[in-house]
Amino acid sequence: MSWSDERVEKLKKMWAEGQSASQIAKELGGVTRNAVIGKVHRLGLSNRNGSGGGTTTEAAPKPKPAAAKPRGKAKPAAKPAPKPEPKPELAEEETVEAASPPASRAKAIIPAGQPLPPQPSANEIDPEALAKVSEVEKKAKKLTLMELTERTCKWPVGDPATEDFWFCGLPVQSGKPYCEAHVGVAFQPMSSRRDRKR
DNA sequence: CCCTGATTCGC
DNA sequence: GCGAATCAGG
Repeated sequence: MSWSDERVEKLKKMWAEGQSASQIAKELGGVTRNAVIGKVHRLGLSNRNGSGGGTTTEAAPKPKPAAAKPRGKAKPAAKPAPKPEPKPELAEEETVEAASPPASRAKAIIPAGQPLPPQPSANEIDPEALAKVSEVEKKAKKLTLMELTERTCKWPVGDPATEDFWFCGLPVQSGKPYCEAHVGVAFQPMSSRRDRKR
């Protein structure tokens, strides 16, 4: 697979959007995240500037490794990466979708034994965190219970007794059960609310 | 462990 | 130019 114009453009777009290299690679298909990163560098847009400090890679002083890497490794044939290219179309979602009124109130069909995390009761949670959550929920993958894996955000959204109930499903940050945004509202140290000074 | 981007260097 | 291997960090 080569870098056609379209693929490069998509790469640029996604990179500009702040998507991670691995996400871009998955989206494009047929390439690894390394390929994406390599291309990004070659295109000279390695630096994601714009607004807000990039939290990811800090501007680390890279003096000079000096020592050459022991690159005597035998390099076997590169993996062809057999990907059938599953390409789900991404619908453009710009405008805010009107919240559909929960007309139907089904009986509580809550799967028993589901550890529901403390829902943000709009209590004393950082407005910033809340904003981030609602922002993120638009992009949520809306997974069902069975689709959850160890690496998908298990934050439930909506009313379990309603049709529109799903799990966030975004990639979790680390070993945590939620994505970054949801971790933000889920694991708020008591100290931050009691003694919140800012 | 999972992830992220950055860099090197054989191809 | 490409990208796997590696590095470096969270």
